Amino acid sequence: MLNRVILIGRLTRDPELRYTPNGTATASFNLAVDRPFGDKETDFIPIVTWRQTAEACANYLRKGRLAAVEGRIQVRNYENNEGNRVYVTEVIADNVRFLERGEQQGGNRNDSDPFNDNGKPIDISDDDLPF
Amino acid sequence: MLNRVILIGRLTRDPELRYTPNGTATASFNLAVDRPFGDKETDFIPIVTWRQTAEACANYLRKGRLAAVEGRIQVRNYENNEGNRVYVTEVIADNVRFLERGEQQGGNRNDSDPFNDNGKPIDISDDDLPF
Amino acid sequence: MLNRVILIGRLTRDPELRYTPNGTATASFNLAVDRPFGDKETDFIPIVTWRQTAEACANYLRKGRLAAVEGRIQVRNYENNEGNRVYVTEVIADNVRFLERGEQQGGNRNDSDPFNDNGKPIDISDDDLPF
Amino acid sequence: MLNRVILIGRLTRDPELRYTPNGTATASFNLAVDRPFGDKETDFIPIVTWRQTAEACANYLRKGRLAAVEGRIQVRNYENNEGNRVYVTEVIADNVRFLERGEQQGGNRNDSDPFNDNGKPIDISDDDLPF
DNA sequence: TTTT
DNA sequence: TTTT
Repeated sequence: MLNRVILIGRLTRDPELRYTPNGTATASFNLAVDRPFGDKETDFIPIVTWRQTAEACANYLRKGRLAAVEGRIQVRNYENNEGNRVYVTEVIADNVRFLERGEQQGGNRNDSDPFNDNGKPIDISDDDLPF
Repeated sequence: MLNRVILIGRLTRDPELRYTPNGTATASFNLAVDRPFGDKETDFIPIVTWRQTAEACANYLRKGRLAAVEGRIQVRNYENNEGNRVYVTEVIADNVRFLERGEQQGGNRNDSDPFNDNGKPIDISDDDLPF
Repeated sequence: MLNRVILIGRLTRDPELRYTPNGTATASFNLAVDRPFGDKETDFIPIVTWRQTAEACANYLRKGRLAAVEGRIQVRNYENNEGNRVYVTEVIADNVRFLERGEQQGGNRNDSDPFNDNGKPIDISDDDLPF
Repeated sequence: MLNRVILIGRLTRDPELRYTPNGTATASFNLAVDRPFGDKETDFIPIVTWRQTAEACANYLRKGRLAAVEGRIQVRNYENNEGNRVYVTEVIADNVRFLERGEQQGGNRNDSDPFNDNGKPIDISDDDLPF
């Protein structure tokens, strides 16, 4: 009935950008969020974004960068190869804030952008998408 | 760095109250949270509470009851019997609001309380607790 | 950059529904939110909603009813008649949840609806709206 | 009953640190939070913190610095000199995250710290405190 | 000006 | 009275 999440943390990898067959962009990444204690523990929380937000994340976020994410918790489940039910919990983000600038270390930003190498859009089947 | 969740939904079962060997109370339940669309889908989100909050949940919450939960997302993982890593995502609640009164339908409340039958505290090992 | 508020409380009066000259609906009400202490204090927080949310609030919310409100804090200011600057803080709600049903006490609901008497839409000037 | 606010924005000035007669620290500052539209508008939201959080804010936050604030909305009111009731809305923060490092531009940080000049603790009366 |  |  109401489902709201706000997280601030750092990306554990570059965002992974994909497209559904009908051309909808989606980006996924994990956010490392330190627990508010002295115990140095961290939660790694999977984030999924769609459309313009997905493309902005792919363009402006990189591994290690600090970001704020606003969204809702979504739980889906499926049966794996061993016949066990597996539960997947993700935060579907509708608002992502980039809290750190890119390095801007001279030269053409796109040339030094590691995303050019491994960030090529991958077509995925709609069947993979439980939304 | 910041990790905040607010949910409103209904309990899918009575809360399960347990105690660690050193006497700390913990209560667990699932919250059914309808998605904000016309598609009639629902997320079932596991909630864990501790101490006074746990005992208050065991006393005042029942299956079907509406509650508001405030807390943080926690992700833990372990290796299962088949040697696969299993991820468990829960909301650790530090604040729970009871949004509906108990029925109060005359007679002794405890007599008509289903929790009397199955809500007996169960001792659990600290080893089971990843906190 | 990020501005999110979630409140649960009770309406101190029926919502006030108005329309801008170009026909946009807006509803306003105060939410009484008890502080989380034993001191019995309460914050009275002004809520403003727009469009379909405004009309739904006018239709389904009444004085005393429990509601959850999601939105953002907005601060506007103007100069009053004495030449002092006055600051007005409101929560602009984009999501309102009705946590209690109407009484449904037999008979035609609309006939027993106090809103029929005092809830008539009032035309207001766009100049009054600082949004 | 539930009252939660999360903000990300920039300080419009250095925090103002004060102490109550019994020695409790409190820090106040305004947070400039841009609205999520193209209209370039900004809300200036007053923040109040207490105790260790207050002292940490005084030590680590400065004008222009980006911060995340978690807390609750509080509305107090008093009668001013003209006999009008004045409403003051503030966010009482229980959690503040510093999202930008200090400059660290060589030399002793405290020497270049403008707070040394104007940040001296000021004693205030408990009567001024409506908490 | 305030709600249960 | 406002920040980048």
